[in-house]
Amino acid sequence: MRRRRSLAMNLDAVAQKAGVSTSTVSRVLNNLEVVKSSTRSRVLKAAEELNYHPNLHARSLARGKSRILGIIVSNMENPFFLDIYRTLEADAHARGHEVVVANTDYQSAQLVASVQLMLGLRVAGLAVIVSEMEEHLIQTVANSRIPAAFYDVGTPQRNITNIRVDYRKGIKKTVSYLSSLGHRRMAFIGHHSTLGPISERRKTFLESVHRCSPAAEAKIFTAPDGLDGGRQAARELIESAFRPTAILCVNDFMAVGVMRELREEGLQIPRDLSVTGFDNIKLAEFCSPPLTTVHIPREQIGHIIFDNILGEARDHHESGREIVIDPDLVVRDSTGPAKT
Amino acid sequence: MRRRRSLAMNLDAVAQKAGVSTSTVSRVLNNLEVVKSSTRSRVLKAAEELNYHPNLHARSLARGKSRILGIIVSNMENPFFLDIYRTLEADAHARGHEVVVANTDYQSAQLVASVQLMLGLRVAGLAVIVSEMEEHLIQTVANSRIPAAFYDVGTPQRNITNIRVDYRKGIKKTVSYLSSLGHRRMAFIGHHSTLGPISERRKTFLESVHRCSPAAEAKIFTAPDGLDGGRQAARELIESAFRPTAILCVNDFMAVGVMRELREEGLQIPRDLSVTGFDNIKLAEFCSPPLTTVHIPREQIGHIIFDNILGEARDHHESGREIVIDPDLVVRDSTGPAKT
DNA sequence: GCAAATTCTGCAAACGCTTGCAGCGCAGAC
DNA sequence: GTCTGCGCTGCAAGCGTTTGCAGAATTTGC
Repeated sequence: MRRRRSLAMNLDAVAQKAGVSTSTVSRVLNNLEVVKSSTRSRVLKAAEELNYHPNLHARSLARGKSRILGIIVSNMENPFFLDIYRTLEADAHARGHEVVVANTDYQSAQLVASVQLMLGLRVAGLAVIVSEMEEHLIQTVANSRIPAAFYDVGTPQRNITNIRVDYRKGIKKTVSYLSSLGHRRMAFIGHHSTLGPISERRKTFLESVHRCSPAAEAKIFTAPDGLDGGRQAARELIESAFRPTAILCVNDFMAVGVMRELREEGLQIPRDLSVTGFDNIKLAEFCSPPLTTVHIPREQIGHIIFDNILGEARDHHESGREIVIDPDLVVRDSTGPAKT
Repeated sequence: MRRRRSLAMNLDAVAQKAGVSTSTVSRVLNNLEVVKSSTRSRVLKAAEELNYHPNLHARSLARGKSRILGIIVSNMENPFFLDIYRTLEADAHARGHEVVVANTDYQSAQLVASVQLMLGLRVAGLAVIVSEMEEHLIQTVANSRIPAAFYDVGTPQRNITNIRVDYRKGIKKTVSYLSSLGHRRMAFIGHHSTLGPISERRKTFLESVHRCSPAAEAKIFTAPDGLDGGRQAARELIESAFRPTAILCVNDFMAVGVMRELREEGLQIPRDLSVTGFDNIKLAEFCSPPLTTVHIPREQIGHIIFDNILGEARDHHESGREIVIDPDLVVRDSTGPAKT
């Protein structure tokens, strides 16, 4: 069957031009040090002149594996993800891997598509950093036998490593710190992910408040993730009857939105109201006032993930394992004594 | 030559299990409506049970083309890029394309690698959003015949569309606005990209200042891109002998860093000092005080790029073209009359 | 100067998929 | 009963690489 000859250059063209076989060209391009150097340079010259770029699809097909690290995140916009992503990318490049990212935008259809894509690409390793994931999908990844790491979702098994942050502790530390400042009415602002870690944070929040001071009041507000969402939640809070002296936000990004709205309302932070975030993104340090938040070591998490799927840790233990991270409270200027 | 049989499922396995040929399986999976429905469901069942995922490398190899949209950006961290990226991604998904992003981190070696990757992947279209690019590399892309769009770099040619923002106008608008507020000593804070658009902004800045008020003083400071860089540049500025009444920043991100440092120094914005940004990222509206900046319509840019490489615009004119965007000044609260 | 050892190079199969073409089975027409 | 037509399915080539193996070219040893 004769198909139209692709315009794109291929090994044959280079081989012909250099007067050698495709195998030789292949060996030159893969730096196999068995080719005579005169041949070698002839081939390189030909490749150069023809503007040849190896077809990576053909290559990974022939090799039977790729050197691609797949990353799935639910919201690239959030610097939290971005930081993990950057570490991962740096590690990957350092070890000669390519990186492919897929963004799910919190939509489960997109998550399915992303997983399909990664499995279809036969990635060498997969990092999944999303806020929720159906058990079924997790199993799909597990069955694929591709070394994977999940952040805050699922449970460890054969090829899957799990990284969890102990939100409970983070929230507890925050609440007890606020408590010690005299706060007795606190609000929690979360976003619309109802499953997984987020809801854990909410639940823990309520428990912690009640434990620290049984008489304290607590209430939860919800809005979409992001700056706008934070603002919107603050709006709702202001319009509600609840008058907290402190607001805990599910992440720093939302906290910035919250502070913006409070400022607009003429409220001073922390004089009138304390605000805390979660994650300790760079911005937390740069906003006004600098945000008290819970530090999550994103670089460390990135390294751990890489090590467990493509790095050295992978070699030591074949079966997946769980790694729990213990976060710390970072006190800055957005929190102060409760207004009496 | 017998190679180790891959663990991964393939068409053959599914075909065997369903008792049909691989061609039939392929047709089912590609939704070619020629397969008898009883066969069809048998195949689907088999694929499901075997947890089969088509090998995308083999697929694009066989098809001779991919449906991948490649995107290269120099700094994912900057919301400016992120916004374009998101629009592009949405458009791509809407038309059934996959997306692959590569991040260059402002490093030219990474840029080369990214271009190699994209060409190797035989992407269907390529969007390049970086702050500088060697002519040689641009030619490589041009020679590849892959429909591409460059943002703010290079010149249009056969398969390449060019999108430019008229920085000159943006800067002029900003400077003349500040001038009208009485500012006569202005500083410009840029980052380390010395070529291309950035340096255009710097040059234009100097020209504009001198045109608006010939007696005015202008000075330029430089630091790495990002929040920290802004802060660092502000630090230098403060320590220098130059005492501007207004600071223009090359982008909003750096402006936020600048404002942070000024605040720390006890300076009030805009009472003591006016600050402007560039891009009008979301954050500009949420920082304190909200930032006066130049709006660049990133969604529009994203759509234009997509249309020109994979969308309808592509069909109309085969040769590349140049599109210039005219930015507008957005006045918020970070600017005010010059301190006398 | 010749055989043996050592480089180097080419052949051809395999990777997993798509797809033009041919062929099978079966319905209806004659 | 034969023929035509049609709906489905299978065959096999081809996409651009990699790579084990064997053979060609070159060097070495004596």
